[in-house]
Amino acid sequence: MTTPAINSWQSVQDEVLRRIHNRIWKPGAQIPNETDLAKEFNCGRTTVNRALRELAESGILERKRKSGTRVALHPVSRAVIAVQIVRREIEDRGANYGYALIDKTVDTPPHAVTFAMELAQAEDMLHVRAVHLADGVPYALEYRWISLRTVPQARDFDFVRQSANEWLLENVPYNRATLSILATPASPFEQEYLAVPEQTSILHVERATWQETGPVTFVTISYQPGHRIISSTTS
Amino acid sequence: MTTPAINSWQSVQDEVLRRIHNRIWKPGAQIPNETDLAKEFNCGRTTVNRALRELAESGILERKRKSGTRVALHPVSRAVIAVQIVRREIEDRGANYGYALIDKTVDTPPHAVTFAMELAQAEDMLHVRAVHLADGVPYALEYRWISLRTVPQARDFDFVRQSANEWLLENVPYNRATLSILATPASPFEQEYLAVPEQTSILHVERATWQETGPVTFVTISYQPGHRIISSTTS
DNA sequence: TAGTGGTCTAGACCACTGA
DNA sequence: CAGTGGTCTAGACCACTAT
Repeated sequence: MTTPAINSWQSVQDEVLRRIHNRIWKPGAQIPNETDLAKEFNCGRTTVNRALRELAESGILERKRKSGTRVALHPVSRAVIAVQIVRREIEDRGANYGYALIDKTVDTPPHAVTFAMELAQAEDMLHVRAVHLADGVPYALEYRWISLRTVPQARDFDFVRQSANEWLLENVPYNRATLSILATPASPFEQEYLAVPEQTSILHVERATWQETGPVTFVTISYQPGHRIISSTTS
Repeated sequence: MTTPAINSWQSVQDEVLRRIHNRIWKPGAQIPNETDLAKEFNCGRTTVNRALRELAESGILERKRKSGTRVALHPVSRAVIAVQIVRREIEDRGANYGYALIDKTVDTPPHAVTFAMELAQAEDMLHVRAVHLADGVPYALEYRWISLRTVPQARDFDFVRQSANEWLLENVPYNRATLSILATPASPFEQEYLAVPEQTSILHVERATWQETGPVTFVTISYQPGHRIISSTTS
């Protein structure tokens, strides 16, 4: 029996996970403190700390000062979704990316958008609608509002060659973001530009971003029917 | 002007983020190496390392040995979704949790399920359907298959008092998991037990888990129309 | 080969919190 | 008050990789 040597934070993590999976340490049970584990594994406490800290961040362990570390009873596992520009998403699938601006206007956003951007009062914003194509076929729709107060320079950009999606990411930093995933029947706009029949079920990703000075943008990306958001789960 | 002192890894991270947001360090540009930053901030290199490592993990920085650290051009932001048992989800909303088993059978799963569980051959599994209620109203449906080869003890559990969702988490560890989010029109099963009309758009979360010895379970949770999955975005 | 990040260590002090 | 995790430091060595 050859046990792999424990000398890196990853091997400590592996050993801890092995003990949890093999129920040597059962859900809800307390595990030894960092100092003792460091002695047992013959490594520094810092190394043990890093291994356990990551497991606590991913919800497998619960840690409290003084009372110690326990195996979580109802682990909240954290699924991680990579949010990137639509062009990359399409290119990562091995398809040719295409983009077409539908329209660009200045208008008053609907109440739901004002609310999502955490504004007390409606104000005129830049409204951009566009379609992203994979191998010439509509892949996703972009329905976007951009705050002209926070991003006045957006008014002069035409969004014909480059999507608002990319232009904003490259040119306008943000501090804080929210993301929300939901399903709705296809709106007339989606029926037309995604070329789908009435009552089709559409997956949406809504995203809003802010700077210190105020809201930057609110966008809904609507995907073709059948689209899946796939996550890599930690540990 | 009182600048907050920089003496913790968090304050280093804040300062780095400030410089990125204020475009002192522009997208694509290289930033000083850890040693220099440690000197500038008058702290240890370990502290700088931790601050930068986390930013790299969240996709804001790109790091390579020898060539150094750059501000990411197209940051892939990582949205984190907390996946927890449905009971907790409902209780966190301040509602009363209710649960009802619909049926429990042994059957051959459809091909899509066999495929999602990465099995070459179909084999009989335990099939459980149940509804989770919030304040007495259907909140989500659970459509689950459990491998009797990997989890033989599931056959004897009745899932009447405790949902398979909770029982599995407390009693059957797993190694690896996948998660997938999609939208479909309501199936007849969903129409009946969620009490929604035909053609309603339903948000699904599909999840499969594995042990060393084989697949554990495959489950689809179907939510009431209007349900949102909300994410906290890192940084 | 040399520069950069990745990690480990021992020791120290602090912050929180249960008894 | 005392036990535990949280963090910082200085120094060291290693791993990767651009040149």
